[in-house]
Amino acid sequence: RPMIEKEMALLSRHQYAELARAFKVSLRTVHQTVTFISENLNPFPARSHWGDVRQATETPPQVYHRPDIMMSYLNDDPIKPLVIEIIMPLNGTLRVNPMFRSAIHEADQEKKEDWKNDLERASLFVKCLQQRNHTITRLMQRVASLQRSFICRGEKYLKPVTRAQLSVELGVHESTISRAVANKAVQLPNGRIVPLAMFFDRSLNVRKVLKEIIEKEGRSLSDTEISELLSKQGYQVARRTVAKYRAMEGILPAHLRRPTPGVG
DNA sequence: TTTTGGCACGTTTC
DNA sequence: GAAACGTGCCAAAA
Repeated sequence: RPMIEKEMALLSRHQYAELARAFKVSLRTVHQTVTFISENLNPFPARSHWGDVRQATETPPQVYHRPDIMMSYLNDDPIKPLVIEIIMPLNGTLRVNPMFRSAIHEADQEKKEDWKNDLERASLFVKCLQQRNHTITRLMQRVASLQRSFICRGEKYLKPVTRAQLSVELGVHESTISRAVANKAVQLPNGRIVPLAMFFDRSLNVRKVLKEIIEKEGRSLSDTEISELLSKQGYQVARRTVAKYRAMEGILPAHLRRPTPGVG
């Protein structure tokens, strides 16, 4: 596809007529090419510009490292109970070596003070760590309970929950939740590994329904029509917002969505 | 004329 | 205080 090498600028501005002229091909060919690009290559992540695609071959996204938390069904049984496991860098219980305690008594007077001091700091450190784990555990239990249907039945059922909301429920400061949620990944029972932040996505459920509508559409629907269909299903979103969600999902505008048959 | 995307503003969330 | 989000307005494309 030498087409891509050049005229990237035109492509990113959607000036397809220009493109067609530049390459002396039909408009339809251009559209097919564009469709091909959007479906087989991987333009998405950016919100508004799907400009610099260049090499869609590199795929750093979706692939997530080791999860920090694992969720699974008890006994792999898809019925109710949901097990949460917090994965820690070092496993096992951390505590202050009790030998130190006894050692203090045998030390001479001068060192006794220092050691006592150190011991206190060590204990405090361990305590903080325990509390942190406790917070994360409580957080995850609440999340699992709130979002059970999302975990079991898919993105469509994600409830929009904010960090602030959880912070009052758990009685901790807002920033505590923010930090706990940031940069962590969760493995779902299906094996999918997703960022913990996904549980707090405000619009993921609507975007999922939007995708379903577009997949099932008989003819290409305009954003306005999609907006109306969403309303009927109980999701009230402005037409402008539909357009933004489309862009987020890397879905092309209506007029170049339909013609898909093989592109040579 | 209809459909879509850019900009920017008010609000919510971080 | 800063960033993200939803939306209205208007102009560019088709």
